[in-house]
Amino acid sequence: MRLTNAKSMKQGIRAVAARAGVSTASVSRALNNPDAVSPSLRARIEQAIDALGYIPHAPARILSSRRSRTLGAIVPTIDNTMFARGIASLQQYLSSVGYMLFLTTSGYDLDVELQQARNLISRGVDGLVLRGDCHHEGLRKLLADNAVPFINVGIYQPDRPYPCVGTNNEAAAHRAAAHVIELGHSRIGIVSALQRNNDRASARVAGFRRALTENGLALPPQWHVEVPYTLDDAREAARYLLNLKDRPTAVVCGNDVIAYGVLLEAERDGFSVPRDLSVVGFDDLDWSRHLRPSLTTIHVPTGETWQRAGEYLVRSLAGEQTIMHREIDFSLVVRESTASPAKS
Amino acid sequence: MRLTNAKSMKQGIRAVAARAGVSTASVSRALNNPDAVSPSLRARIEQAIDALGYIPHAPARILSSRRSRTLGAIVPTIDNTMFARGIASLQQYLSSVGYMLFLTTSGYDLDVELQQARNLISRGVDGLVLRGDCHHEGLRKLLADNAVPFINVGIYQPDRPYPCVGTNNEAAAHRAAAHVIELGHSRIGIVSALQRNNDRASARVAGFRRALTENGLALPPQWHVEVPYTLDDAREAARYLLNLKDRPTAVVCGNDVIAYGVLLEAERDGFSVPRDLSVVGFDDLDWSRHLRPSLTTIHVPTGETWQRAGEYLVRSLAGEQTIMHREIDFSLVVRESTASPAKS
DNA sequence: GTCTATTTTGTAACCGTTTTCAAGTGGTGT
DNA sequence: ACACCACTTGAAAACGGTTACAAAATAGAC
Repeated sequence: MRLTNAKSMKQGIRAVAARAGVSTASVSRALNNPDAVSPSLRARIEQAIDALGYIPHAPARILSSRRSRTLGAIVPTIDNTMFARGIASLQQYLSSVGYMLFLTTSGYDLDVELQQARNLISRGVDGLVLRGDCHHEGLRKLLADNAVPFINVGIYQPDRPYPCVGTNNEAAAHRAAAHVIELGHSRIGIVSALQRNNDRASARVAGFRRALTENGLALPPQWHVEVPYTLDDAREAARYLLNLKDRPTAVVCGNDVIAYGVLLEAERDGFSVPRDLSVVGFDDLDWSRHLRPSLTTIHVPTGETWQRAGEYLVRSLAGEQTIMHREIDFSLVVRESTASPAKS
Repeated sequence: MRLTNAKSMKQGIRAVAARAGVSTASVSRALNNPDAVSPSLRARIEQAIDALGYIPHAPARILSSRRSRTLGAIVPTIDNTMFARGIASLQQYLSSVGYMLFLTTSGYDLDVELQQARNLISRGVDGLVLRGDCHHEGLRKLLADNAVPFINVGIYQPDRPYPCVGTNNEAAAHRAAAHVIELGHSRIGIVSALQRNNDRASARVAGFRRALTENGLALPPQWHVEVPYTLDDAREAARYLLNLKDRPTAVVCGNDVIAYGVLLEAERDGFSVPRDLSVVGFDDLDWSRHLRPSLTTIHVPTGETWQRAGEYLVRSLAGEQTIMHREIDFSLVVRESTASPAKS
């Protein structure tokens, strides 16, 4: 039943060519590189195109041209304001330059991440946006074997041989801890995200610790607790911390959501923030300024970060020279949740 | 330079076939329908596949088979907990049945939505998940012309000829308003999302109004205000409402984010919730139970809704018979933000 | 007006799969 | 033995574009 009537195909570039009375090559050119075809032809072709309601078939195009104008992104979860914002920015930027985004999630599982990468590569993505630099061993090999450009986003590691764009989490965390130290606190607890397979979380913890050490402050083991990424877990951690006979007067948190949990639980247990407890977050989500008390936190320009990641890939795909390691500035935003400790 | 050495291609199904000493047809079969090939061959092929690290080329596969095992979804924005949750569920379900998801955003703009649909169809998606039933005129034609199955999610309209899955927003909103009426309120304000191009928002407003009307309550024009989807806008609306000389004792909101804004602003202005003002939300986001006072709201099983949408498409693509209109139950969750009005 | 350099256009091979169709293989019932 | 079947396998034609290459047309220079 596959009679290739050569000129009649119901649709497709050949139908357009037939209707416009030109060759398929010209139609293709009119589509991909309009300047390469004379205005008269172009007009005829364009007219044929929308007379037929022709929609180019991307897979065929990809197959033939070996390039998809599509990037892939793998994030731990989309269900997280941080990532949602980042992805939104990235997507917006990409669509402004004619690219598309294939988004997948790994659920913080490196094996799944690898699997998704394979999936995306199979899909023909031109490049990959990854979160952090903590990946499965096979992932680097996969990327190298298939010559897929990629970038690690959300971290800044100028010493590593991989492209990245993001804030220096260690330094930012250091700044956060320094803030409460400057306020006079010496009993400082840490509630961080799970560090396993999460270089961002670990970098932040490292920054917190360095600030403490530099100032000669001790961190009793029970003052550092790690929690998964939910409000409930953070609240539970806070409850534990606040019920210690010997409790901290300030808590620095691995991210804003954790800080919200600490804040909520502290108030629920009758502690007043910042009078009885200072709390510092990290990320500066929308909620942080609305909350009462509003949250002192590290502002991270998530949107910019992800957009830059897109820019990097798009530009290097275009053959332009680009900087491999880009640092995004953070800033400390002081709000109501921190104050000097009550004199004991 | 294109010498097709017929057997040697660096990679691709032909390389696998050559290495395993079989035809490309067999490799293809081993991949798509393992039972159709003898165990011995299958073993040889599989061994060749991972010896070569072969990754099938999806675009070629799509081109040839005219089916992509990929669905497209167009949401107004990803930067919104509701959609993020829905998408996450949908994606998880799809990946569990071997499908992928192409996600795009329209920014509440029908033209952009149409454009994105064209984009997705060009990409070869097998089906489309849309939000609501308020679309560009050309979209229906586009879908029909290209025979692309789709489903409208987040609404329930059994009377329309299009597949949909979601809660009955009108009924749910009615329930929400009925709740405050039952509590004894008679001065009830509405803060809704923008109704333009948003059938979900309008249905909710309709439900609120019906409840008021049925109970003989008036809705002075200044008691109904529409706001965009941000906390700041919601707070501003609340400020306006609370500063009226003649203000409502209860406010029903178009969604939880709006309710948060009202809650925050009310407290900031010295009103106590629920003593001075009752507030009802809609959606039951995570925050609603953590907030103080916690928010009375309509619980909507977002994850289930989107998963069902995926199920519908996957099943109808598989040729199975499926119900076109599926209603998802909502429930009223009564928390701390509502109470009987203070006796005047 | 001729000749060359440049720009437009067309022809057809190719991108990496799937799938139709026919051919080969081995087992069964008679 | 023979015909008949069910099951595996392979050869080759699509799928719908892009693009290398060649041919044709146009422009510019003398």
